[in-house]
Amino acid sequence: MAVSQAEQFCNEKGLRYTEPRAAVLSVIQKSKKPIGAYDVLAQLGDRLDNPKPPTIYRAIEFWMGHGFVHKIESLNAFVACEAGHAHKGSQFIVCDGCGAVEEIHLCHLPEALDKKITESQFDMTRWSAEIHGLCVKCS
Amino acid sequence: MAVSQAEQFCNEKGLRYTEPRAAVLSVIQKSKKPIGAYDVLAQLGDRLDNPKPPTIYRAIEFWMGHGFVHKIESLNAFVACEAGHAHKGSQFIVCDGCGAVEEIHLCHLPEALDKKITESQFDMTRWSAEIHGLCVKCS
DNA sequence: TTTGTAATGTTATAATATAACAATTCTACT
DNA sequence: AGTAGAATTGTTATATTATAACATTACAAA
Ligand SMILES: [Zn+2]
Ligand SMILES: [Zn+2]
Ligand SMILES: [Zn+2]
Ligand SMILES: [Zn+2]
Repeated sequence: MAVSQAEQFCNEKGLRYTEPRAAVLSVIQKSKKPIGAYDVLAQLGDRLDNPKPPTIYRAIEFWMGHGFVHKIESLNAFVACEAGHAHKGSQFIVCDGCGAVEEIHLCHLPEALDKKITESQFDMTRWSAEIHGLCVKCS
Repeated sequence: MAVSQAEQFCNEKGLRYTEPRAAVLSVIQKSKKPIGAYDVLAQLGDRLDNPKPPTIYRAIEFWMGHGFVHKIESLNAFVACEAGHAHKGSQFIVCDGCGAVEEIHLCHLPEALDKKITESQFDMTRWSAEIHGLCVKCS
């Protein structure tokens, strides 16, 4: 198997692509839906030897910091980024019927929000939007 | 003391403005910052007799359902709505320095997001945006 | 090698949230 | 008033999510 985009990223940045990190990212990437930390843990049984929560949370934090994983706060669950580039924050459409999520990954804050930020002289580091409802299949 | 807006709302809608609900809302409204459920619990000691988590969570759910309280998902904390009317979802600017939050309560989804929703034929029920960074005082 | 740093392992516990069922309170109707 | 039904609350227990603290190991640079 070829070197993954994430592994290449680590090589280029001088970051360590370790087994726990690789395994955790792999599980999240393979999940078709947002996956909770403890479900990641459960699916790592084969690949790591009796992993514990801190192992998972550390790896998730690492990948989130580098834009490969996002947290969907309203679900306490994680997804692999679908965009090909790092971006500030995350935006998702979440179906409350089937659990499917679609990443929107807007590169810019919408004008209505940007206006408020500017008015407040707020120094934004990240932003997230989570849109809930029913997808076309579920409604 | 006059009848609060929330109490009046309940009277008009035929909903029960009970002591646990009143007390929980009061604590959240008085908090200057987002407050966690267990902090609400701690501050209820005087007014209710040895309240337990379900009491708090039920009251919070009630008020969230009627638009008087919002949850800030990225903080696992709750705030009283600052808008004078019910609205779909919530939007906040959150300072990671001092913890201050400002409610934006846009009535309409920004165009960039609305476009995606329409394209996906998604039936939206609510949306939230949480913008993190440093406020003008903290930066 | 040694030496410092980053990463991981391990144990324990903190923090957040809900399930399940019993008891109570309220409302509407006789 | 009495009573049935529904809503709300009380209570116990437990589920779920996340982190603190410290020991150990792996790595990279000198
Ligand atoms: Zn992304
Ligand atoms: Zn769906
Ligand atoms: Zn509001
Ligand atoms: Zn601030």
